[in-house]
Amino acid sequence: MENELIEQRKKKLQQLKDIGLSGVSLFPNDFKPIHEADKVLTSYKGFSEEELKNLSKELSLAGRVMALRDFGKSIFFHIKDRTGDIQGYIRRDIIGDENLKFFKDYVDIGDFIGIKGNLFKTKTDELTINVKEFRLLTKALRPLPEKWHGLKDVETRYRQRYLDLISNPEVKEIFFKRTKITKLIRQFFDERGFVEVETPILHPIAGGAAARPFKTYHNALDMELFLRIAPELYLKRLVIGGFERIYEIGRTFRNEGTSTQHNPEFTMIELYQAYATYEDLMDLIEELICFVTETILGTLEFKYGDMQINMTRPWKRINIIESLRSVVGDEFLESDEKLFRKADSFGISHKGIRGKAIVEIFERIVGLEIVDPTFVFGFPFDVSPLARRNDLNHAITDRFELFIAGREFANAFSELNDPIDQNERFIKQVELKAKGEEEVHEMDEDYITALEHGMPPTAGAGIGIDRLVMLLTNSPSIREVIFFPHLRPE
RNA sequence: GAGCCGUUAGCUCAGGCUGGUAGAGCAUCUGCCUUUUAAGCAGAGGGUCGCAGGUUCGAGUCCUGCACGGCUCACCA
Repeated sequence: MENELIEQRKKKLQQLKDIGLSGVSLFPNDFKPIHEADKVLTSYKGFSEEELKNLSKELSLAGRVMALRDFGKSIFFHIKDRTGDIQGYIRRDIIGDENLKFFKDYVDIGDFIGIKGNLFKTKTDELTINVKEFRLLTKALRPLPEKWHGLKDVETRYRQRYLDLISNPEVKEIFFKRTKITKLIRQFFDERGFVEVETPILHPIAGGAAARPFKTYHNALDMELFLRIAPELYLKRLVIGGFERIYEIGRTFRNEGTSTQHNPEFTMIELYQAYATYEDLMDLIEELICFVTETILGTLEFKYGDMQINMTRPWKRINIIESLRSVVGDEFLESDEKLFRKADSFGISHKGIRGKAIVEIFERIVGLEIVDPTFVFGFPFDVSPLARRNDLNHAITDRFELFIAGREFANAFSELNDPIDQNERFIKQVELKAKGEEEVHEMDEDYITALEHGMPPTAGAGIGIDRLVMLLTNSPSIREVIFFPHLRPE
């Protein structure tokens, strides 16, 4: 048996049916609101009582009832539409005895109603609709969370996000900002001649990154498929096809644990620009993120948690090896044994890969301490199988990552466009896999064939959108910027 | 996967250390109230205290296991 509150509301719905407003639906859809709460409030903000009285215009709004204050012969209430909240006022001498009784008997907090009436100002100067007509549009059978404290329980907030959105206005703001951010990113690249494209999410080979994929199956083709772990290799095929400036914003899937910074499906943008180098992309990304930040926040200096972030350009650019030398000395770089011993002391699973040990040590010692945006370059060759080798130093690649607030936000490099080199690097990855290394890049012969047709010199980057949204909305967890984060079933 | 914390009414929370059969505010219901806005006043109903065991005469409280969630760590972006 459901609880009393639901029973009561179901009973009201049944009674409405029994009243038998013949031919009238209990869930009507023919009420068309003409006005919006927020617009009404701003347009008539400065009007005096007298001026409002002289307006002959009748307003028509619809929304969810958020609060009710019953005075016997009159009722105050608030409704919420997509733009905001507005107060309504119902009095017996205007609406009549029967209508007032109907409202009292059948309209509950949480229901949707449509109202028509004129504006007036209350004693406390609140613009209010003096209701002449109202209609019950949708009866809610379950009560809303508490009006004052809102909904706090994190689990309920995520599982029933609609309740979170109804009762916690700041949550809605975060998601409005999220939309705005992706729009700004699109605007930025569109203005620079980039073309937005869509590439497959179902991949026969999960390439473009080293991560465990989700597996799925195509019945008609009788084949195993993977949800993409990166769009990279398809986007580069498009560069080969002549799309010299492209980007894709979309969902990517990695079969790994969740945390405050990881969701199994997340959104990133990948972009590719022919005839550019990774250094050009540093400038571009700097410009992009400053543009987005300034438009969203109106400033380049802001707080994220306890951290004060300053995005003023130019951003710092540091070399991984050099930054480690200056912090821990260069002793550990003398030999593999010393390097691996150092990595072991941090509990790093380097699996005997030099580059991996170096990068992981960097992230723990230097990366975590980075606050203001910093480009980190000099990525070792052996952990960058898709990146172009540096012309002067063959141990590293022309690759960088962007760190802000101790986290990685972007990964970019000059693309490897030598098909023979790429083939050898894939073969090395396959050898690593044979040795038991799980997260390696897969061999993709079709991609090699594409490269053999010639890819212009190109640089590409990937930027985590969720993390950017976290940063710009001061959200401590990725779950706060994803409507429905993954949780275990109840 | 490991450690720590949490789970009590529809919602927000007390109670738990020191065991004696569950409380507040909001919401709901009844009555009064025609400018309130966390409306007010008077009254009422509402709980397998996350689940399963154990200890005990007696468990919301103590113990064990499990589930779900949060945080930290590990892996990753």
